[in-house]
Amino acid sequence: MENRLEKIKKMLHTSSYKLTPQREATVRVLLENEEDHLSAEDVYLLVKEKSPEIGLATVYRTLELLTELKVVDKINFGDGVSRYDLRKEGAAHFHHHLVCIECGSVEEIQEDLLDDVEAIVEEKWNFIVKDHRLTFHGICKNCQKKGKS
Amino acid sequence: MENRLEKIKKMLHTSSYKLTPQREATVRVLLENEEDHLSAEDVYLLVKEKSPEIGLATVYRTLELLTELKVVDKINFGDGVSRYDLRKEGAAHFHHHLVCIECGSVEEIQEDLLDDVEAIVEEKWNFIVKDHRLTFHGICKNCQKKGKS
DNA sequence: ATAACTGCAAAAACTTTGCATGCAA
DNA sequence: TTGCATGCAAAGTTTTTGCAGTTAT
Repeated sequence: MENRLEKIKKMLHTSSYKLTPQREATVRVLLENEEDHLSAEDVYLLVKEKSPEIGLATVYRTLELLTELKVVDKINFGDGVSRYDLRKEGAAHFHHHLVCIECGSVEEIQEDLLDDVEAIVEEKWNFIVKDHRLTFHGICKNCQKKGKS
Repeated sequence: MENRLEKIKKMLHTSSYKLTPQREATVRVLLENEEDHLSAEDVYLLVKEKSPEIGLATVYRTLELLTELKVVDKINFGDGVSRYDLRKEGAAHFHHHLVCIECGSVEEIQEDLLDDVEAIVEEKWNFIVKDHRLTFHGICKNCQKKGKS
């Protein structure tokens, strides 16, 4: 955890940005809630619990910065909000998501299932793939059980 | 074209909605610009050219309705706007997109490349896939040429 | 008549910006 | 000191909502 924070700090410095207390608090919230898919507002409220003086604009600016540095990915599941998802360590590509249309839960798939598909796209469409976004919409495990009862 | 309009009209009627002139004008714009990925505002401006009395709210309401009926898919490429994409006839699933990070162009892939991946997701994650969103980010054919020169 | 639909304007929701101030190298 | 970073409030965007009036059945 501290380890990842250090790495992010170095990445910031490399691009001549500083890890200010506000930025650190924001990153910590992201690390502590890695499983969730927090909106800017969510992050703001969580940061505020520990650092009440922080402003929403700073959170937005920090998240933008982290997106630029590819520390997080900005995603959109179709509700009007952007959500921010930490990149896993060493992940070359963005992970996939399973969004349940019943309960709204979001599960992550770390495994990269798209290698074959990307090869096809590169060859057949002459498109150099740099990254991807893949989300499945469907019924999650839990809701399947509920449906049966 | 008229054919597809008729089908959409029937779909509306089936759910006891009417194909009002405003809705028809909106659908026509979508049909005439099938290759593009229009935002609500884009659609509004195009509809306005032929039916100047229409209101933006009506366009939003129509697009929402069409989304509900799965006539169109609402997508978001990361700029702050929702875009609306007509479903191809008979397409079981939403098609894929290739977004160029250089020039911003968007190409469509009609072919469904995810059959294998979906089978894996259903089996390994116990998730019943109903639909998907797949977008590749990378360099398009044209920008590759430009880069070389 | 009645229920659905519309346009307009207002409101809401989300995000960005301007600016005076603060802080660190 | 110089330039980046912050908080606040204001402004900007995009989308939704309330409502009175209209239309089709």
